[in-house]
Amino acid sequence: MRIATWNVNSIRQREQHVARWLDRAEPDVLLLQEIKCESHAFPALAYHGLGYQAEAVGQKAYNGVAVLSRRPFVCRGRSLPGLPESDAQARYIEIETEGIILLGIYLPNGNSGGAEGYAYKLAWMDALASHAEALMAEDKPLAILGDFNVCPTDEDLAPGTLPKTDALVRPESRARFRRLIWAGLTDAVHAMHPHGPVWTFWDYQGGAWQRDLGLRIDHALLSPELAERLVAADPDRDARGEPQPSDHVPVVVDLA
DNA sequence: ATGCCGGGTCCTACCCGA
Repeated sequence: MRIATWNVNSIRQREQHVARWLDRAEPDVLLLQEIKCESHAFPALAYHGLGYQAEAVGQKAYNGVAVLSRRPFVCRGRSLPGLPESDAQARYIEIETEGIILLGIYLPNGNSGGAEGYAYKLAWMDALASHAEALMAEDKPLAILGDFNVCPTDEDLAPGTLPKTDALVRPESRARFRRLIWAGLTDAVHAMHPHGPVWTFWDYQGGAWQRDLGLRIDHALLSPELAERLVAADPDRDARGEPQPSDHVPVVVDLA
């Protein structure tokens, strides 16, 4: 079984990139982030011919997540439990397929909006960890994939790319990422590439791609049963070299 | 420490991303 995650930075700009990638990589499930459109505007029909059904959780202009799956699935949730009712940001989708619960997340960046913006990121991570712990207690196979907007350690960013104060590397962000690991989840890419470096994002600016100055912020976390089945976990760097690419590449996880 | 790039939108200057 092949599961993947990809922050596409606008599905309208990347509709054909995704179609080509599905055709090439043949994932069973692809979780998308930053579709940047409302749910009804997601181009589901463009992927039906390739055998994929879509479910989108969108909003105008910002954020937005979606699922493309060629296996039957049910949508279990369209917002992260534990956040205030007033929170309307489209950052979460939860499905079940083949007995596996899959969470697709677009975690807040945390650098905009000052102290309030960073507090929102941490609250979001607290709610995610609480929900993950509850799901783990049910003993069902669980995977959390998406753009976490966290470099878990200093090995997960090219030297000099971010200041120490950046929300992606601050201790509070990293502590909350570790809470997910302590809950029993395995960081799939790290498990397969413990000595790195491995990047999933390169900034559009400053020739970051050409200089290979990237970050590892897109992750796949697996519950123990799925971690036992892990055979490969890799970013698809080829996607970053295409014309008009997203600044993120797909992260692909293969399970036996 | 940043917004040079690249997306978005009350269409055009400004917000947001990492």
